[in-house]
Amino acid sequence: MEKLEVLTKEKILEATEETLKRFGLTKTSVTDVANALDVSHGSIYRHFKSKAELFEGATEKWLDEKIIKPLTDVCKDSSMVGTQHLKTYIKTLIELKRCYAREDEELFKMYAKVTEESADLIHNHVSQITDQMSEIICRSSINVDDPHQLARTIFQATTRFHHPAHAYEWKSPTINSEFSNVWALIENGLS
Amino acid sequence: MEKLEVLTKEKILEATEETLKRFGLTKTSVTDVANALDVSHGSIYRHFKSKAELFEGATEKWLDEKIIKPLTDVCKDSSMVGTQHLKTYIKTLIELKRCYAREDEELFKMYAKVTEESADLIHNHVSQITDQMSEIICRSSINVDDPHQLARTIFQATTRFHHPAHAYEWKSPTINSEFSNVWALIENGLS
DNA sequence: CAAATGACAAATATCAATTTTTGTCATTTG
DNA sequence: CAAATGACAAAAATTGATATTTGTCATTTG
Repeated sequence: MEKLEVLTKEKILEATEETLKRFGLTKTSVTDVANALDVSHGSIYRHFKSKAELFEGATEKWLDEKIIKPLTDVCKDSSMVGTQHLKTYIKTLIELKRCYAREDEELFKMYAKVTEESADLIHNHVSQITDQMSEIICRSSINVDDPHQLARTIFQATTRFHHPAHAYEWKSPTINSEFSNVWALIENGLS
Repeated sequence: MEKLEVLTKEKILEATEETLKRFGLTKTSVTDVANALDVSHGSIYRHFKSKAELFEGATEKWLDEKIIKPLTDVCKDSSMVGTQHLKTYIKTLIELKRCYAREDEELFKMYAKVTEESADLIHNHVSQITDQMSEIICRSSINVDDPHQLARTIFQATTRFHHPAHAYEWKSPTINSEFSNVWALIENGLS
């Protein structure tokens, strides 16, 4: 049997996710999360210094598990090379965001909210992605001065397809062909 | 002397702009606009069938005067050719949006709100821009199957720099160099 | 008779009273 | 003594009563 009695950040974050799914982003209070754990809400503040920080923690965990982990697999995948690998990486990023916007609505809303409010956390998330893109670029035969800058530039040129502010546009039936066109233009520019 | 007594759409839209600047987006009511014109608010509804339509009308006028008109001048400017002309066009678009986000805050807020709510109007605005881009592409030596599709693709790849949802990012000191990088990538892809 | 009015109902917004939530911290518990 | 509690003040959200705004339309006006 695990030590059920010790309250950890991880347990609080899990309870936060559950509570968000149950009550929704706007209806979830720190007290609700504490109730789900059968502790006083004061105990939460021993681990997170504000509600904002708690939600940032939950977003960080969510982004790590749902977005970064699968992307790391794509990054490590040695069966692909060059622009093909890079395209698959970006396409996976876009499809993951689109998938969770539909299928994990409340947690996606939390992520969208944190994106507007916590520049630091999102900057870090973007860095993780552009670092991996940069790695793929380095392993490729793409000739470029600054692989990391190229990664950031490609990330920015595809903003419409992965930034949560554009989630409402992802329902369009032409979205895939629009990405194809943007990618074709970028890929042309890489040679 | 003009016929001061006839109430026209144009006069209502002018009063709407003034009232928006005076009271701000959230504090402007149809009644306020009617008061500014010394008419009953019922008269407004003879010309616009709802407040939403009134604000859409005001946005259309604002976009036309502040964005489309100057862009038309750039489009017609025959002193430039090819990708240089196209770059100047997009750069002007981006600079105009950035300028009005700063200097015409309340009307820009109205435009941002309408962007979220009236897909039709924005679709039309985007079409005007991509039509002009397409014209520039046609006049250039760029070799391409479908100039209009290329225009849309370039427009989408630069979303981060002209879509109002990203206005908060335009304050960054690196925004110009970021656009330069994206443009360089696109331009490379055009050859 | 075309244009504007103003009375009206329904939908929204506002305000102040009340409740809940957030965040702190002195005290308690194991 | 480390971890959790629960009492507390301050901030924020909710509620319900009131006022404003939106939208309609029968009537008035020029």
